Amino acid sequence: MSVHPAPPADAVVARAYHHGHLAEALRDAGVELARVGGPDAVVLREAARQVGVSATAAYRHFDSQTALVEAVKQRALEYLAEHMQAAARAAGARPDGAGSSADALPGAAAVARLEAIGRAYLEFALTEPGLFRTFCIGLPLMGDVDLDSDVPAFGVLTGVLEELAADGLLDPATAQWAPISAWASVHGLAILCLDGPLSVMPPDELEAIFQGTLRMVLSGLLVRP
Amino acid sequence: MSVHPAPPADAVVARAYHHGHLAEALRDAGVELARVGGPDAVVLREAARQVGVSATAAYRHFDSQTALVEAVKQRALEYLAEHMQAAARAAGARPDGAGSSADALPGAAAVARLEAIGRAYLEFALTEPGLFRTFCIGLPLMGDVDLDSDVPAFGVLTGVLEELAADGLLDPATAQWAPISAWASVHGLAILCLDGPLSVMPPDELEAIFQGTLRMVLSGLLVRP
DNA sequence: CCGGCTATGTTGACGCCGTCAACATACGGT
DNA sequence: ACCGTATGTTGACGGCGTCAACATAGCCGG
Repeated sequence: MSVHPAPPADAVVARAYHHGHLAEALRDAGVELARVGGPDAVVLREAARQVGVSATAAYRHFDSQTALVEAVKQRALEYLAEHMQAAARAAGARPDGAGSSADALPGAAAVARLEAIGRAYLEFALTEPGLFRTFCIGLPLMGDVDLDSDVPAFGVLTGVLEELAADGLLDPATAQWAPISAWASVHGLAILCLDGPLSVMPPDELEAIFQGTLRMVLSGLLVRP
Repeated sequence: MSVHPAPPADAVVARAYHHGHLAEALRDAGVELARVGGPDAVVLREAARQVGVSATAAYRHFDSQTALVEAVKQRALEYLAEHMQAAARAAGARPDGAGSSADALPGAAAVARLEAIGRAYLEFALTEPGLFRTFCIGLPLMGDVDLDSDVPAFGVLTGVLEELAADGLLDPATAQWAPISAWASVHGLAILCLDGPLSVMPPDELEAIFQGTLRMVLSGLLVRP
C-alpha cells in the first residue's frame, strides 16, 4: 500500500530530507519547545522552522498543531515512564541492605519501590516542568485511554502495588482504587510544587512535604501493622 | 490622585460605558469564555467584542492578555471558595444527627466537614471544568502567593483541619503538612477525573473512587483510633 | 464658569500564528 | 521508462496580541 519505504534507518543523518523521518524530527523539535516553554510553546511553525522545512509540510504528518502536541505529550509520557522504571529498578536491586534500619519485613522492597517511583514522579515534574505540564494538561477531550498501555507510567505504579497486594500488605478497604488514589496524591503534590504555593519553597522543606504525603499514602493504603 | 471617580455604583446598568466598570465587564466576559472553553478560550479581543468595546481598550485596565486571564483565575478561585464554604456550612449545621450510625465521637462534625469540602472541590472541578482548569493552570510563574489570603479555598481547608487538630484527632506525624497533603490528593483526583483516564468513568464509580481516596486521606492523617 | 489635563477609548498597523488551496518534485512499482 | 503518489513549497486568509497615534470626555484649578 505504501509506495515509499518507512524510515530509511541506514543513514542516521538527515539525508537532505524528502524521505526522512520528518514526523519524528518535527515531534522532537516539539519536545524541545515543550521542554523550554511548556505546551503553549509547541508552535507548529517554529518546529518546522527548526527542522528546516516549510510550515505546511508538517500537515503531511500531523492533522493539526493539536496532533503535534499530542505526539509530544506521548513522548513526554515515555520519558516519565523510563524515569520511574529506572528509579524502581534502583530501589529494588539492593540485596545488601546497607545500613537501613528495618529491611527484614516482607514487602519492604516493594514499599521502597513505591516510594522510589513516587519520588521519581516528583523529580520529573520539577526537573522537566515543561514536559510535565505538556502531558499533564489534557487537551480538550482526551477521551479513551487504556491506562497500562497508553500511559506506561501508570503500569509501573500498578505493578508495584500488585507486589504489595501479593504480599498481603494492601488494606482491602482501599485496595481497589489504590493506584488511582496514590497517583492522584503524588500528581496533585507535583502540581502544587510546580505552580501552586509550593513553588517558592526550599528543596529541603519540599522533601519533608513529600515524606509527609508519602507517609499519608502509605498509612492510608497499607494494612495496619 | 485619581481624576475620575471609581465605579459609579449608582446605576447598575452599563451607562453607555466610558466611566463604567469596564475592567469588571471585561473580566466577567473572560470568566464566561473560560467557563466554556478553559483558559485558552480567554481571548482578549473576544472579551472586548462581547463588551462592545475596542480591542485595545482592554489595555487601559489590563497590562496584557495574561493579566486578564489572571483576573479570571482570581474570580474562579473566589467561586471555588464560596462553593466549598457553602458545603462546609451545610455539613456542619447538622445538630440533630438524623440517622447516622456513629456521630457521638468528638470531632465527627469536623470530619464530616472535611469530607464535604473535599467533595465540593471535586464537584466544582466536574461542573465547572473550564473555570477549574483556568485557576489550575499556573501561568508561567505564579511566584509569591500567601495561601490563606490569595487562595481563600485553602483557608477553608486549613480551618477544618485546625478543628480536627484542636480535637486531638490529627496524627502528629503527618499534621504539619496535612493541609498540603490533603489538598494534593483531592486536587490530583480532580485532575485525573477531568482529563485523566477517569474522565470516561460513570458517576457512581467515580463516587466510589472519591470515597476510597477520602478513606486513604483520613486514615493517613487522623490519629489511629 | 471655563480651559486644560488626564483617564479612557478608537483607529490602523505590524508580526505571529494555524490552516487551506494550488503548485512542484522525487521516488518506486509496473 | 513512465506515471502515480507521497511529500514538500508558495502564497494567501483570517484571527490573535500588541504598539503608536489620535480622539474625547469629564473633573479640577483658576
